[in-house]
Amino acid sequence: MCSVFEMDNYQGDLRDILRGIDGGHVLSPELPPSPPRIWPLPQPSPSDLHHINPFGDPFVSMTDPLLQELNAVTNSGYFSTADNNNNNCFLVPKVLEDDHIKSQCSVFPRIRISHSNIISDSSPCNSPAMSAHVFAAAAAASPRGVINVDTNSPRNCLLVDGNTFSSQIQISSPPNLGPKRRQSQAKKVVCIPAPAAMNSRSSGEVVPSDLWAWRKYGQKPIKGSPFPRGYYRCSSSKGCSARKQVERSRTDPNMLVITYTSEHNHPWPIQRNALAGSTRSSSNPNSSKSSTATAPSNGPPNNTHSPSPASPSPLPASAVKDEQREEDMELENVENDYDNQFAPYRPELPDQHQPDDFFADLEELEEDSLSMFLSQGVAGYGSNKTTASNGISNFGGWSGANNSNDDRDSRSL
DNA sequence: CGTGTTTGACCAGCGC
DNA sequence: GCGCTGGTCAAACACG
Repeated sequence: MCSVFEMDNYQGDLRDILRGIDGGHVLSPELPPSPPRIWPLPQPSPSDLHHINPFGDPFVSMTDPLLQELNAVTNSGYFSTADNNNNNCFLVPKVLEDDHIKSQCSVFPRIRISHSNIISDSSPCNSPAMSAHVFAAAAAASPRGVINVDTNSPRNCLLVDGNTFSSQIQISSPPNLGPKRRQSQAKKVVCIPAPAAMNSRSSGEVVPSDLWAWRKYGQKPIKGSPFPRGYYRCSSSKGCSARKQVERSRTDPNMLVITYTSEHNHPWPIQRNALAGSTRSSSNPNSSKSSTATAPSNGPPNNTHSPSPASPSPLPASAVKDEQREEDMELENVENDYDNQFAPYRPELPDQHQPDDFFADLEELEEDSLSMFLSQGVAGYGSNKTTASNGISNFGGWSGANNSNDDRDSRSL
């Protein structure tokens, strides 16, 4: 069985995506090779850059960092990326038919987890590596792709090919976000389990990090939904028009619906800027402001990651370490863990050439994401997770407004 | 000082 | 035209 993140692009064509993929790498289309990537990842040859990523996402345009990450992970033993032929796992963007998101997952119910044990083996691909994080990132990266987690595969790897896999988790672009406004814009909707529990921070809402730096510029209560919607703008680059909206699924509060709009007009954030934010997120639980933000994406400049509380990572990797814990984890516990374990956390992945931040994220992703969403979405999970060492995964800054906090929701924004 | 969050106000699209 | 709703702006504030 597999879980799949599917992302449709109502606007796009599957081919576009596929074209960009070469041998397991997502090639970047039109994005100019521009700013050299900092991380020592393989760079796409000029010839590879033919296709454009609707969102201008570096993920796609360049060798997708995400993919790279995955690869890295693979290399590190978490899971492999490759093409179908080899039975290896790899990410490949896929375009799906339009789903009526609304009909499926409360708001945009796109995540479906059919099996309880997505990750059960100890095989490298298992999961701790995959995380919602990753998915989110992937989604962010490739607007039109589908990310599949193939639990069927020998290794329960993350796949990107949609064919045979039953979709478990889907990331898609809403055919129509609503009759109103900005429909014309390309949007990508990602549904992921919301680690609400994990982030019990003031606001309680968690926002998965997708490696980009986001700045929250607004929040509004949405009619029909008890949960407010947060509006974020890419802060990695001043001119970047990329935006995303984060809200909880009306029907399933455990699901987080993230809608990406516009594209990044810049390469991956080399350095997570957001210094301020990152810091802010600081672990100061008390800080009145929940820096919810997606800070996750921007981690603190400080090295590897500091999961800034501000961007309260939904869950410290360490927290996740223990499967058991994961299951049992209660909000409070989580917080405690978070606070306690966070600091100590260090990435264990080989950092050789990898940019610190990048890997930091990666690690975080690996460890948390999956486990997290598995724990929530998947029933059987937990059985085997290799313990992820201690990674903390910040889902990104989960910001937020949590259900309760919505007092302000009533307010205008 | 730079960056992020909060939040009231404003604007625009849609239905009546 | 009016009201509702969603999306954005921008001032105030917080943090390192």
